Amino acid sequence: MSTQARRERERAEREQAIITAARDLALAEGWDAVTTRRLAAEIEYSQPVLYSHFKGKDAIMAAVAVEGFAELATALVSARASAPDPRQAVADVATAYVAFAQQRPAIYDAMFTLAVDLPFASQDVPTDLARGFAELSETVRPVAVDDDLETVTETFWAGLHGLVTLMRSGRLRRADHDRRLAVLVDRFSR
Amino acid sequence: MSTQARRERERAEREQAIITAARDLALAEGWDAVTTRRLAAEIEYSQPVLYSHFKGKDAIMAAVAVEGFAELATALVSARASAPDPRQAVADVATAYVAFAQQRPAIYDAMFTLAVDLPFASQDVPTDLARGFAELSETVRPVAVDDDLETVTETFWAGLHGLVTLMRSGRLRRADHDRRLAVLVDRFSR
DNA sequence: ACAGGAACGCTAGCAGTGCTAGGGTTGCTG
DNA sequence: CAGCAACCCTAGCACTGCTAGCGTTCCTGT
Repeated sequence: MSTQARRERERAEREQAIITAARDLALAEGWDAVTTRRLAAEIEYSQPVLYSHFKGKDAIMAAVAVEGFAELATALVSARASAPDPRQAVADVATAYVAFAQQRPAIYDAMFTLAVDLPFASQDVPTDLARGFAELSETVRPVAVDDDLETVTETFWAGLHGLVTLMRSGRLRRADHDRRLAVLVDRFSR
Repeated sequence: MSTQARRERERAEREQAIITAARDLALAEGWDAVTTRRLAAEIEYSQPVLYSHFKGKDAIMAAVAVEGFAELATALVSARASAPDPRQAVADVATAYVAFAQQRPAIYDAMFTLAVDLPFASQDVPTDLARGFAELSETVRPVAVDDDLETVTETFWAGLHGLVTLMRSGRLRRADHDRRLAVLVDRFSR
């Protein structure tokens, strides 16, 4: 009974170690550097151990993405909470969103670019993703009275996501980043 | 002299065959299905021939992307030209952009999601990419009097790109696609 | 017309990928 | 303490992008 509890705990710790190793490696050297062999070496176990925790490499990336959704949601909540007024909240939340994506590009990729269908198969992703979306929604609510809230939120979100991804692929002039963000915020908070 | 001309022509034809094969295969089965071996089989040559035309698989994808930029630019030009008035032009160009991305998802990926840095190293990509961007710019110009034109264009483009990519990864409700597009157009053509 | 040479495309193979089958070794259980 | 079950590792598969080296073919200059 007690030994079984310890085993389960150790197993959970090892699973977390895998996720953390994948996350750190991806942040440091990009997802291409995250191979199952390197991951196994990092946690000091053999490759097949990974597959006793996750269905495959995609599932590991999905797990990293799940953590990312939670982090993003928290960042958005904090940004809105500390904003002086609803209009400024839109700008602050937008800045927080973009900052998250720029500081953790690999994780943002796992969340939105890669691992397309896996997250939605899982159960807890919708929770944290919904938390983030809800926060965006509440931020936009005061300034989007005429249009449907969910639709406006989705469109605003798409604007942020587009700025982030086009920036990252070098399609936009790096210097004018703040001005573009200001334009987006302005168009959605008039 | 003549035989050399024929050889160069045949070589150019084979190069185009590689690009076309990659494009068709990517459209039909996605980029994962585009392997150098399958590509070689498709053009009825051996693998190493590919490397006498392109530096690697990435370069082949980049070549497909280049064709994509030209197509997209043409589609946008046509959409704007047939619009009755400047305000409707914004909506029509936006629709054309999204339609292009949805009808050729693999090519859109090659243009914007994958092959991050390669296109900009080449010479002719900026040309066709700039054509498309200029068309977007001219479309937005009449309705963006107060803000800096290039900044507004980039931001509008980011909105379109975000809608396309989030849609494709299943993050947005498929049904409300037109409403989101309408919101975006409205916010940028007031 | 013919020998010499160079361009050309093939076969075979390398290092690395994600993933899996099978067997031992370990450590818990009755 | 014997027996069993859980566990994890070694070895290997099929596949990837890419390359070295050879053999053939075809054009060239005499």
